[in-house]
Amino acid sequence: MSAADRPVVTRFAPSPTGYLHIGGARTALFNWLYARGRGGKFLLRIEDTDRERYTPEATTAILKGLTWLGLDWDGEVVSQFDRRDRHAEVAHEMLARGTAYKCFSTQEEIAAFRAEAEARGSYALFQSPWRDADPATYPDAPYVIRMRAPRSGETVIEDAVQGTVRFKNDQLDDMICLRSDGTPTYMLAVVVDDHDMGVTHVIRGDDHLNNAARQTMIYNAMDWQVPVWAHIPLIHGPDGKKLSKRHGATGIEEYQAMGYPAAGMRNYLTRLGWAHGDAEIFSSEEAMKMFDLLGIGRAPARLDFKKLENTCGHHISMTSDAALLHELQGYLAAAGLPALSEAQKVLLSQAMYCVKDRAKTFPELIEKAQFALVSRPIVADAAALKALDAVSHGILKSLTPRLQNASWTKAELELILNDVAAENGIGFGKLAAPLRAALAGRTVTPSVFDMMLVIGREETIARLTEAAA
RNA sequence: GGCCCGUUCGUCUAUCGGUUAGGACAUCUGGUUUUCAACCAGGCAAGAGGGGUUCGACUCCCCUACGGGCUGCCA
Repeated sequence: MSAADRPVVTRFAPSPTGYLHIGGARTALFNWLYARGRGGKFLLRIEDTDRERYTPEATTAILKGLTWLGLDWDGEVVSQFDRRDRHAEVAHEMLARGTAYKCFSTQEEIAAFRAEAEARGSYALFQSPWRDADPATYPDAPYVIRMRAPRSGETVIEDAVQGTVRFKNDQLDDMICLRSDGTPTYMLAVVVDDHDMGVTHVIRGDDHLNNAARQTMIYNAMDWQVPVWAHIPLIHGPDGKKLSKRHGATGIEEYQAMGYPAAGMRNYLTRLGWAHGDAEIFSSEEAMKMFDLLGIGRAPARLDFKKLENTCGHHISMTSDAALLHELQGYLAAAGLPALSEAQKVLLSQAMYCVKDRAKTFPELIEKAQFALVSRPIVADAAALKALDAVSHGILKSLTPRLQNASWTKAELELILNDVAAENGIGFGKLAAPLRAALAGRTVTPSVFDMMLVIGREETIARLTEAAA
């Protein structure tokens, strides 16, 4: 049974660098989608073998990022560092099998070898003199365990995204599996962990494509089943260059702080470098059904904030009012903004229906809902001030008594306002401007009827009266 | 230097030898409207370059250019 036929197990294996990179987030998303869409498992492993760089906070940041994105993993988070004994055990088993050997060459010797090769203008791979040495000649000195890699023939990778990729074995050296201090190298640790965790599909950045060949050698050395490889292209910045700090937001938490909804983020990231016909806007459930490895593109994709915003706009209008209110509070916290008061929560949920169709991000949503959140006195901006001239003062004054006894429905309000406009010989548009100014202190707002409905009769009359004074 | 990967509208992409090269975002024009957003109609816009193979190439092969990755006792 090949790896492709086993129940799907995918994994995301970031190294803890301090935050969840947007590219890593997409890799995690692809793994999650693939597993979830097939009733499989999605595992999480932290590649924390480099103790010099490791901090617990870095792991926390990754978990937080994944959680925010809604990517839930199965089982406990695996620490690669915690499994170092097992890695060493496998290295020694390779030794016993003869697929690895002890190498006593010092780092100085290796450096000298490279320097010499470079001086000759060549770039020869290091060839350990200990590969075929007689154990009787072993010195009493520290050693590393190296893979006894085949020197002829080729190693073939069947990649679900990149196709068949062939590597000449003489291009691959005897990689170190266990360091002289007994700790595993990345190359060994990944293979051992993926095997032990039962990973069937390795979906990761294509910066690992070359590594797949070396890792295949380790699988073979242990007679383990090679997983299905899927090396996906990295994400680039808007200028086509590798995404880096200078492009702005690289960490997923920055996107949360900018107010993008997680569902929109998932949708956008899924479509970035993957396609399924003309499907553009979809839920994660739909994405799980559609997602496959064949739809992944082979070229690096660029981040496009306009499209991100557009996608997020669709999702905000698709989300329920309650869910939006909840997620919006998470945004406020992430952005370091003051939390909503209980009264504001009520007002916001009442206003939600008329603002969510016109917002692409949470800050925009709040901005559009300002009319409901502010309290009197309403401060008018320059444009609003202009709309509130002497003539409109009079109209506003004549309007308030008629609102006093009106039934507070859109239909009746519409009737009254159109009436008033007609009486004053102006179009409704001309009346709407000062109404907006009085009600919201600005001229760009949701519909005047919606605003009146949301804030209620008393508040409406109070604001109109205040503005006309 | 060696090895490996990539290259369709400005951007994300569809096409899996035969299409007026399709969709989405962006942009432009018009319409609708109560401002904005939304919405509707329409426009602009693409196969890196050069060789092959083929009756026929965006699609298959080779070369070049450009971009990226690996080449660590980093991951």
